[in-house]
This record gives sequence, C-alpha cells and structure tokens, in this order.
Amino acid sequence: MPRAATTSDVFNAIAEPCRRQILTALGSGETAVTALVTRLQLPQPVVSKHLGVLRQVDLVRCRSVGRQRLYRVHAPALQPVHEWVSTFEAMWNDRYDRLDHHLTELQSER
Amino acid sequence: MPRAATTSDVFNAIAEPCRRQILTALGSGETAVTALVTRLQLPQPVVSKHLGVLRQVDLVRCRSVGRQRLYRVHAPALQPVHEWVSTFEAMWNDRYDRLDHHLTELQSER
DNA sequence: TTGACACATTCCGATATAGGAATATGATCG
DNA sequence: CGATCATATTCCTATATCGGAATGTGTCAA
Repeated sequence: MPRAATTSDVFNAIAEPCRRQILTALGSGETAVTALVTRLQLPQPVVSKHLGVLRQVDLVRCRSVGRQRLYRVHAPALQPVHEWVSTFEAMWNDRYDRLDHHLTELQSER
Repeated sequence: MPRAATTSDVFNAIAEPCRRQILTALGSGETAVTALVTRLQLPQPVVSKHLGVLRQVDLVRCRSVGRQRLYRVHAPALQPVHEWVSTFEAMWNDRYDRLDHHLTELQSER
C-alpha cells in the first residue's frame, strides 16, 4: 500500500519538488499557467496536473481572466505544516546539539 | 515515475503520517523501538522500517543500550522545512486573506 | 550453549503516483 | 463560424513505496 492520498494531505502535496517549485514561483504573485511553464521549464500538462493537486489541498487558488487562469498561493493551507514543524523548533539549538553529541558518545564508549 | 526518493528528501520523509507520529512520539525523549510499537499500536517491522527511513534523512539518531536501541529526534534536519514554509508565513495574515477574497470576487464579477 | 528477547531485513503483492503523448475543453479573435 | 491560444484531462506505463509475513542478527540470561 502506498502512502496516504497526495490529494488530501498538505504534507504529501509539498513532498513533490516540482510542486514546491511552483509554490515558490507563485510567491511572487499571481501567475498564469504558461508563465509557470516557461519559468520552470516543464511541460504544460505536468504543470497543470501539479496545479490540480495543489488546488485540491487548497494550497493554490485561481481565477479566470480571459483565456488565462491566474494562480496564486493560498498560504493558510501551509499553517498545519508550520505548526507541526515548530513543535520541534526548540530542539535545534546548541543545547540540544550538545545533548546529541553526548548521547552519541555514550554509545561508542560501550 | 513516482516522486523523488523518500530516503533522501526530508519533505518526503515527513509526508508519511506514521512517520510524523513516530517523530511526535520521540519528541518526549529517547525511546526504544518496542515502546514505540506499543504506544503507536503498529507492527514492529513497520516501525523499524519507518525508523530506517527517518535515519537515512537524519531525522532520528539512535544508540544501542543492551539489546535495545534508543531512538531520539534529530531536529536540525527539520530546519530546511521550517525555512521553506516560513517563506510563506507573511502570507497567512488578515491582509492576505482580504486580498484573496478580493481576487476571488474579481472572478465572479466577470 | 540454548533459549528468549529486541530489533532489522528480506521478499512479496497491491496500489499511488509521476510524467509522456495525445486529446478535449473553453475562450477569444478575425 | 473557424482558427488559434490557454489550459485541463485522459490514457498509458514505469516505478516507489507501503504493509504483511517470515526470517535474520545480535544480545543477554540461565
């Protein structure tokens, strides 16, 4: 069994490098699909499909203008990720590093 | 082609719910594999395999004590995720929400 | 040394998913 | 209306990855 559905889990959606690239690119503001295609040097169907996934987890939203579709980041969807990661934030300071070293040394002494 | 190797990408490693559970459980301190197994109600081989993945991306480290293996979180490996997500942090405040609403309305007016 | 315990690894089958190619949809313009 | 541009969708195949079952490895204890 593969992992939980990409299309329903934000963590899973941003696990794909291309999708992160797309989000980063959209960080600079509303962008049309073709613009993304040229900027990221990816085939158009690939970009559209990734955008589809990002839309399903509400990481991007879009509006139609003429025949273009302008996509933008919907950042609040990233908040759960930020919160979860922040849980561990207190652990990447020097005190924890020293603890880590200490524990590692405990092993080699054996 | 499936996505980039789980075993080399932190984003991918934390895309799996079980692995997030494991990390969260390890947040309370060094833990043996059996303890994780009983706490998370998962088969032992499953836990061991997830720990293997987490080890490969350096999200956990372990030391041997007797016949046990004590695992601990190595939080610095999460920093890239935190940094990437933080890039968008400024976008999930009220100002951006209002902008979002505004852009959404622009569409329906058409 | 033998057995019990703690954990890791291998083999397996089922299933998602990524990307390519081709095609479909939808809007605009002449 | 027909052509063209912008984007989405479908069909396809290759490949990771997950979990289960069984087995392997290493350590301790009697």
